[in-house]
Order: sequence, then C-alpha cells, then structure tokens
Amino acid sequence: MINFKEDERLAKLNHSCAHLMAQAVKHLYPNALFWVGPVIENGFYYDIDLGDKVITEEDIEAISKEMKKIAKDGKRIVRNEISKSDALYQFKDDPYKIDLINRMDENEVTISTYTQGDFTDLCRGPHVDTVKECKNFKLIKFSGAYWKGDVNNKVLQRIYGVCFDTEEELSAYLQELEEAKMRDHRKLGRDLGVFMTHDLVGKGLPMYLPNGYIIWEELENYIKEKEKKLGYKHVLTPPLGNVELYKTSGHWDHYKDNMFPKMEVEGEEFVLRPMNCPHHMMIYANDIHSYRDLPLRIGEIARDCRFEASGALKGIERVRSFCQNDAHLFITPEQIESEFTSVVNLILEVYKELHITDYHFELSLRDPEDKVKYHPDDEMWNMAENTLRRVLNDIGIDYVEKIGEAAFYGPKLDVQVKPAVGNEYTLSTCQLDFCLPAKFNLTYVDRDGSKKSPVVLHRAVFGSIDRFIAYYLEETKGSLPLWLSPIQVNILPVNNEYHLDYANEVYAKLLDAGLRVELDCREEKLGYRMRDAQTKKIPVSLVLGNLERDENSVTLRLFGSEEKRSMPLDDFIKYMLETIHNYTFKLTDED
RNA sequence: GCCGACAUAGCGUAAUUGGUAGCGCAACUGACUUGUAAUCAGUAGGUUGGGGGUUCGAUUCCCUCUGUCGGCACCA
Repeated sequence: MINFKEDERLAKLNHSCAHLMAQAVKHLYPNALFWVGPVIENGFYYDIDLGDKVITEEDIEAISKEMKKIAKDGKRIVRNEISKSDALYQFKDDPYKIDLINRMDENEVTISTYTQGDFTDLCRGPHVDTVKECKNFKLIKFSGAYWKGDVNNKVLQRIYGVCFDTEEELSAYLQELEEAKMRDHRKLGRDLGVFMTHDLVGKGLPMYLPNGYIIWEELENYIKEKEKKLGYKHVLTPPLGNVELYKTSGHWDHYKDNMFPKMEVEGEEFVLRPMNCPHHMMIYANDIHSYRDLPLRIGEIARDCRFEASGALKGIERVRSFCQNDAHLFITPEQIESEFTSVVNLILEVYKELHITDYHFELSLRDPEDKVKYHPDDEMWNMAENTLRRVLNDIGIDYVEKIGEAAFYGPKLDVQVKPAVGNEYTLSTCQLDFCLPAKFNLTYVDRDGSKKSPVVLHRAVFGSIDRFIAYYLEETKGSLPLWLSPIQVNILPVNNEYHLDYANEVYAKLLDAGLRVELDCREEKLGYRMRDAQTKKIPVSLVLGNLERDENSVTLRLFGSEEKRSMPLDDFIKYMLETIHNYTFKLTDED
C-alpha cells in the first residue's frame, strides 16, 4: 500500500487537495471554519467546524462536484510570507487560525499563507502550482473528530480523501482498498468458519468454531514448545482476582474504568482480570528465591477480560475477552540485557519462521511531564529507557521512539503491524518493569546474602492469540500455511462407484499419519467439488481415479495453482509431514 | 464512550411517493455417474434485529433498545 506521507509528490498533491476541498466547503458553507488539513499515510483530511451542521453523504457529493469545478477553473496557488502580527490580523475572525498562529514562534518558523482564487489558508506548504493538478481525487469517508483530539472539546467534521496525478492511479488505489476489504479477518473469519459472535452472548466476545480452534491449538502448541526450549515454565491461574490484588499492583488506580466492574460475594470484591502480571507476581512470591534461581520465566496462555470502549471493538482484533500469550521473566538487573535480547530474538525468530515481514519496532517511553500516569522516579525511568536503547542498538534493529506510550510501570518495545482495514496495532511486546516487584515486595537472596528486588520483563509474542489469528488470516488472505489449515487435505474420488474404496484407504492412511483430512464423496461432479475445495482454501486436493488406484499414487493440486502433480502415496505423506514441521507457507514455495 | 451510517433466509442482495417480501449461492429431495472452479429439475427456508408509536395498512415514517460498520478518543 502506498504511503502518501513518504512520497514527496503525493504528499504535496494531497496537501493541495485538502486546500481545494476546504475552498469547496467554504463556497457551499460560507460560515465554515477550518482547523488543520494534513497529509496522512493514506491520503489527507481536513477538520472543519460547520457549527451544528453534520456532513452527510449528499454533502460529500456536492463538495466533490464543487471541487471538480474549482479544479477545472485552474487557479494558480500563490505563496505569501507574512509576519505574525499580520497573520493575527488577517485571520482575526478565525479562532482556530488564531490558536495556531499564537503557538508559532516567529523566530523559528516562517509564517506563510497560500491563496488560490478566492480562498486563502494559513499553511507552511509546499503546494503544487495550480489547483488543476488536484483533479483526480476521491473523498473517501467522513466522521466526527474531537478538536485537538480531546474528548472534552467540540466535535469537528472530518473529511478524508485521496488525490493522484492520474485517473488510472486513483482507480488502481480504490481497487486496492476494495481488495483489502476482501481479506479483512472479519470476512474471512466468517467465510472460513473461524469464529462467530452473537448478540445474546455479547459484543466483543468471539466464539471460536471448530476450524478456528484448530488454528488456536496449533499456535498455542507452537509458541509453548518454543518457550519450553528457552526454559519457560507454564502455569495456569484463574481469570479473576480479588480487587486488593489490583490495588496492590497499581492497576486499579490506572485502569479500573477499563475493567469489568467489581462483583461482591460474601463481603469480598472480585474483578475479571484484565492482565496476568499480579497473578504471576504471587506465583513468584510463593517461594524464596536465590539469585541462582533466576531467571525464572513464567508463561501462560491466559484469559483476560477488559471493558474496552464499545467503539473500539473489532472482530477478534480488539475484544473484551481474549487470551494472552503472556510471560513474566523474573531476573536480576545484570540479566536485563541477555534476557531482553533473548525475548527480541524469539520474536524475530517467530516472525521469520511464520513469514511475517511487514512490521516495525516502537520503543515506548514515558512522558516525563505526565506525573499522574508515570510515577516520578527519574533515575529509574532513565536507567530503564537507556538500558532498552542500548540493548536494541546492540541487537541492531531499527526502531522509532514514542513519548508517552510506556506502561505505567516501565518502558516497552512494541512490534507494530498494519491490518487490512484500520489503524496499526501492537502484535508483540516486551516490557521492562522495575516497579511492580517492589509493590509486591518480591525479593531474591543475592550472593552476599542480602535481599534484593528482581526486575521483571513482561512479554507476549503473539500478543493475544485472538489478535494473532486476526493478523495471520489477513496476512495470508485466508490461505493459511499447511500446519495451521483446519483441513489440510481434501480427497476427491473421481467416481464413487469405482474409486471410493481406494479413496477410503488413502483417507485412513493420511488420518493415521496425523493429517487433517476430509473425503468429499458427495454425488457431485468433480469440477463442482474442486471448486468447493478451492473456495474453502484447502491447501491440498487429491484427485483419485483409476490411474491413482492402479499405481497406489495420488494426483495433487495445491490451492491457488492449476498445476497437477502425481506421486506415490507414501512419498506424498512423507512430503506433507516434512512441510508441516518446517512451518512452510505452502508446498509451492519449495518447488 | 463520542460523531455518523447501517441492520431483509446461513451468506450476498431486491422491493416505484406506505399496500402485506423477491432473486442468486448454500441447504434439502430427485434425476444425472461425473478426471480438476458452478449438471438439471424441484422443495423448504423470513415475527424484514427486539420493543413501542403514527396509520385502515409499516421492510418503508417516528421513538427506543440491541448489534454491526466508518472515523474520533482509548489501548496495562
């Protein structure tokens, strides 16, 4: 997908198109006031104050029409540099522009305006030469947006759009958007029988169907095997806990509004747990630990419930009940580098093995100004953040730093990915915590016999299994690698009368080999059943007729390929098992 | 949660200004006995998301609840 911000020409064009849109809006609604209209990754938007007016579908059409008209007229776009006082005077009737101008330092930035025909906007540019260049645009969507992103502020009308140099590029882009919708995990999840939701159960509470649970189990086994090899010990803890547990950890103060409300039974108060750290802390506290015991790595596929805002829910990507692939590593300060490195390497290994390539790292730091969320221990924070920077530099991975995105207890490294539809999200995370162990009075006995507080790494490779399935469905367009496919092999006897016995024999052998196999012996034409198998994206279809029966062989066709190949049955089974254990994407990749 | 849109059979959809719900796929039944993406014919399937209102009459108009979608805000 194109990134409009990174393409110099597209950025300029789309920024100019935002102005063109504002001009059209001003023509149609003379009282309109404008906030900002930046270029973003997928086009541009403009935030507009229309008083009580709310944008409708018809308005968008009218605005588009007016934009076409202005573009056709082809006025030049002219830059003007002005002083701050001139700017304040020129925009004196526009409180939004005054707000922007007041925050500009004349000595640091040149204040400029851009004029096209009867429309002038405060803007630093750059812009294209004439509005004519902006004629190939499309207004994509519109919605409300809080002024300055603050819920307490007025809701402005935001209109999103895209603009290209040619009509062909525009329609190709719109086509891409349509195709992205086809691989949205919510669509694939329904079509492939992965998960369902029901109003009676409640929103944000997905239920995994047989196909979905196969994927789930495979992922769970996969990651737990990896963790075991790295010395993790897996545990099982309850999905709820006493409110005091969360008051102790500090989560209660920070997140109680995002937790399901507490329930009172026999004078005790409980909550559905929103995360597992406190439980794992208590498991650590169950024993006295020597420095020799560390690192202690406690892992769990753990169910959590969060009272996510209804507007945030999305398929199995953002839900109210989910399972984290969680682990807490209790370590000494000296072990931070090696253990953090080990976690990052695990993440990299998993991504490589599962052919995930489109991701980037974010180092989430505290906002030193935010004394409410982050307790003001400068020394602790600086040490933690610098340690992470050092580790990441040593490993040699690229990352961007994000201020104010840290957890309340420490900085973290997040792996960000982009879904088919919507904003990017965090898939994997590794967090450094100097804070919670102290709150739970966790200790270990060091070499010199003194008690010391361990450091904790919180980490999740799959984030939540739910979210990972969502991501992987989209990444593979529903054509899952063999090891994750709910049905791996579909057997199609050409003719039930003559070939069913052999088909049954092959079926039994494949089943015995541990493959997930189905036999489609419906009284339908082969073409019909083949189409069905392809629609379900089953990786391997075996067509069995006279030839195969007589030679004890199979003729196979892989999903997405028209090529047919024959091989002895035993070779086929061997081939399949090898492929599964290599987590291979598809058989075709090796051919 | 906020701004807005939407909700018709398992899925995808249609129904002129309000007149009593059609179609395709899937399902089921029968015929066809099939060599790699749709054989033919028939049958069944709907309190038009729930509730309330206006009306002689509501899928259509109004209110409300629930859910979904697009953004915003949030994301331990």
